[in-house]
Amino acid sequence: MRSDAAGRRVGRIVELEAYIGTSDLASHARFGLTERNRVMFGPPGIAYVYLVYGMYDCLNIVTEPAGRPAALLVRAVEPLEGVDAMRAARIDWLAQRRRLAPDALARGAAGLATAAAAGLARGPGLVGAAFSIDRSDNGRDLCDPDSPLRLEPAPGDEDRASVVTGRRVGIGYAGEPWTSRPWRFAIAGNASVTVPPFPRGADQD
DNA sequence: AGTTGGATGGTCT
DNA sequence: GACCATCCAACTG
Repeated sequence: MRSDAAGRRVGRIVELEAYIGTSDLASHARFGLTERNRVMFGPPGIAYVYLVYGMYDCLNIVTEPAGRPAALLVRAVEPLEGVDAMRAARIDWLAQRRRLAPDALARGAAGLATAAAAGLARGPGLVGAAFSIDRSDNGRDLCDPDSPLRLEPAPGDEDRASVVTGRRVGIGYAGEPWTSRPWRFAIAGNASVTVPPFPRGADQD
């Protein structure tokens, strides 16, 4: 959840990808400790936020004790509260783009005004935009109850059987066996899960 | 319904 | 200088 001047935004994480260790050639930790990936080598429960493709800030949750670089990329979130604030944040994100034509902004804003809530944070770049996450959140303690960006216990028990797995996206450069590792996890049938290409029919591949 | 290409700037041999 | 843990519009069939 995120609470700030834009209001209170709450969502349920419905899709994740795991990146584990320096031997995982898909991970940012594959080069060892660098300036960018430093928090991946730190304690768990901390936000690792990076910029991809010059445009999108993506949120990760560090998962292993200090010294073992590992993180979960938050790929999709189901909006629960503060949907209007999420729409506003998505529009704001568009507006921040430097070379975006005014008519493109107007069209984008109009589209978002009527867009289904389920899709507002469907995709790692969109999670960042909808929750106003950027690199200034890097290193934040997501387990601190006072943090403006934080994880909270799920209200109910998640049915383990509803979790499906698949291969990670956008990591072709890593090669095998990393491209085939079923380290992507999602809630089956949830409307906020990215599609395509997940899960493309089966629950493994 | 599937494919292609442009946006955009930080990070790393 | 090449390559991205992406997204969307604009094509093709």
